[in-house]
Amino acid sequence: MSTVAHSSPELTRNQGLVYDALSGAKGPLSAYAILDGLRDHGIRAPLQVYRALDKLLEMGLVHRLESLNSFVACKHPNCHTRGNSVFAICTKCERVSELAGGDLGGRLESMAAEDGFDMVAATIELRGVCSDCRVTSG
Amino acid sequence: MSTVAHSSPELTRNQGLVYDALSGAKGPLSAYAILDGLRDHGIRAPLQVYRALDKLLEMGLVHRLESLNSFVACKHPNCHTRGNSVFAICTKCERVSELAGGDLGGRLESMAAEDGFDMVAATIELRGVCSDCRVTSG
DNA sequence: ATGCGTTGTGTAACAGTATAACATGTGCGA
DNA sequence: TCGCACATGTTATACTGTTACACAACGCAT
Repeated sequence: MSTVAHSSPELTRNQGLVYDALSGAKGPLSAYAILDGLRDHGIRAPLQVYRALDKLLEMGLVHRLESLNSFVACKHPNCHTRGNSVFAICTKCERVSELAGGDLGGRLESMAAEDGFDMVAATIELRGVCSDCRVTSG
Repeated sequence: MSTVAHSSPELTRNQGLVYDALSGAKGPLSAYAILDGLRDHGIRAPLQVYRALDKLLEMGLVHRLESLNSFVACKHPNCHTRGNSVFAICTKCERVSELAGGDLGGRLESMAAEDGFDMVAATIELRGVCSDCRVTSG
């Protein structure tokens, strides 16, 4: 975690630290988990983390998992599915995978349009059991 | 708000109060907003609200909006689309409508199954601008 | 009716998540 | 140099949710 490797153009120091923390993590991290992990790097206050996260979210480098109050680095290099990803959250191992949404965004958009709703972004989070855990538990 | 009318079989006192508060509200309410609204009815602590909400969520009478940390009463009498509703959240007027999901749950389930993920519930929350606000502002 | 488990309730304290307000620093163009 | 935009640092506070413990009400088997 000390060898920094920004996979992106021009992140600031704090943004880079936060992004690297998320990239290196096995699963989603809460803002305060990030904070704890970065105390040795000069990050001392929640706001430092939240500000970095805001920018990273804007850039599409990071996604927010609303149902977990936590964050993950986007796997897709230069992801621009901002606000359209589908996350599968395993309730056993807590791991999260980002599914290929396919046409889903479009379908939702037209479904919403039928009700006169002009969709800008979608939060889609599935809960269930991943293949690993299904095997393990029986 | 003082004339109580449980629209459901056998809610306890607190559950009824919380359900009525949500039913009567124009939009989603946070747990603490519910708490504030019910102080005159003997509700004094967050836990009283959260416990009632837990039961109401189980019964499918109430839905949780993850991206707003708040709750709405389900419009469908005896809704059993538990964990499968589609919510459209207007970012201008903050109002929320529950869309008819159609086959969406099934599609998500099979999409997830392709990745070996056994889906149990889905959170789907759209952000955008409702028809009223689009007219008003544009 | 007594005993006992289950469920709902009441209260206080606390843990976790997020933002407001204010001050400082740094780079860059007019 | 001045002023602006942006990133940063710090403190305090607000909002959201849970733990732990105690008590009350009900059903039900004995």
